[in-house]
Amino acid sequence: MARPREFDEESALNAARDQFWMTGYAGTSMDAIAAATGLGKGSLYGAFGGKRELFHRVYDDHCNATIDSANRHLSGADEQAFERLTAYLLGHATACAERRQHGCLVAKATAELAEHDEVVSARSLTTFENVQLALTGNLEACQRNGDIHPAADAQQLAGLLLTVHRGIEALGKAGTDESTLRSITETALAGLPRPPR
Amino acid sequence: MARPREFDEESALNAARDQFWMTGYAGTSMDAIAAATGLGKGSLYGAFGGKRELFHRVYDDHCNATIDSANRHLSGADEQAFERLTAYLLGHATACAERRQHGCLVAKATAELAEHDEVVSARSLTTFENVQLALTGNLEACQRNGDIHPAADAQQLAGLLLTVHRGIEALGKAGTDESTLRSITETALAGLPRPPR
DNA sequence: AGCGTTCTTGACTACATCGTCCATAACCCT
DNA sequence: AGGGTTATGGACGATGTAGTCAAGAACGCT
Repeated sequence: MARPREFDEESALNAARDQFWMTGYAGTSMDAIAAATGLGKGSLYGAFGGKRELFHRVYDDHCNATIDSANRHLSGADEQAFERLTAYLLGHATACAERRQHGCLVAKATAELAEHDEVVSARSLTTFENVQLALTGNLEACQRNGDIHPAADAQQLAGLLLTVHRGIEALGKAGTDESTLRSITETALAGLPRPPR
Repeated sequence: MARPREFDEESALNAARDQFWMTGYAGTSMDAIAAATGLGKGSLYGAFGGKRELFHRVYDDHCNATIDSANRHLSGADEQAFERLTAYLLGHATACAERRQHGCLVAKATAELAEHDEVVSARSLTTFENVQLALTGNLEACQRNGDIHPAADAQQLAGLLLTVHRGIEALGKAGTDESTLRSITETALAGLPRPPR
């Protein structure tokens, strides 16, 4: 019927995402994306529309991946729930430090665009809400397993942990070193209400 | 001896800062800054150098103002130290929500530029360190006044509160509502170790 | 008042950038 | 095999952008 695509859509989107991730929305030119993906501009515009639409597509995919990752890391048997929580948060602290300022795309895009782009701010908000939900589920599992005080409000605590998570991200971008980020995370975990014994 | 400046340097810098604050570094053109300040481009370049140098100047001033503000809000008599702490953090939560996504310039600049601009990342880091110092001083005052457990590590707790502060900023930019931001802040404050009685 | 010095204004250059368009290529169905 | 249809690549136009420059304006010192 017609000529098929030559390029792989997913890897093109990944290349575009990495470019936006590195140089931001305003700082990334469509020529740079064309170079990064290897596509001609005709193909780029034909397949994805303009710059804004391409970014929205890329951002949507990335937000979903972020939510999936949180769910994957935080869900499982109650017995290891607390262990998964600490691994998730400490892993993030280490990752923030290791990537040395090449932080999270959600944070970067939100900071740059949320103010002006309703689509981005809405997507960021639901991403945070979903990560918080994953944390809430995990904390409830911790409560069932006796690692967290049963009377504590899991949703409140999840909100706090999400906030710490985003704060670690922000500090990491400024260059705070790994041991500091980890010890802040540990302080946050140590502040969680333990069950009476 | 020579013709004096017609414009007020400080208000020009403020106008430039607001422009960068609104549209980011890459998203702000020198023409936009010329329009915002009312200066011709010749004056702009003559007085401040290029775009990057202007931004560094603006950013430096803003970081100092941020540090000063933290010190002003957090220092004072031991008796009201805890009160000042809660006012500082809750005030920030409210401000984040009220400004509706027009967040903090330090966060925005760090997210956009820290990765590529050594000067910005260094300035961001020292800003965070100084705010943490102000928080540490406040927490030590709280300890002297018996509001915080005397054996607690004030610096660790200050690191956590700074992280929460930055996290609230990030969540606020995505559009999280005021009551949520405030209750997260209250949860963080409630998790501070209280003195034995 | 006259002069040297600095400031101001905005036209100008050189290049970057978004998006379009079209000639050509590749494929599928009949 | 041929034709209809869609993809490709890159030239192109219009506008945006960083930074320069020169002609003139405003001041203070003598």
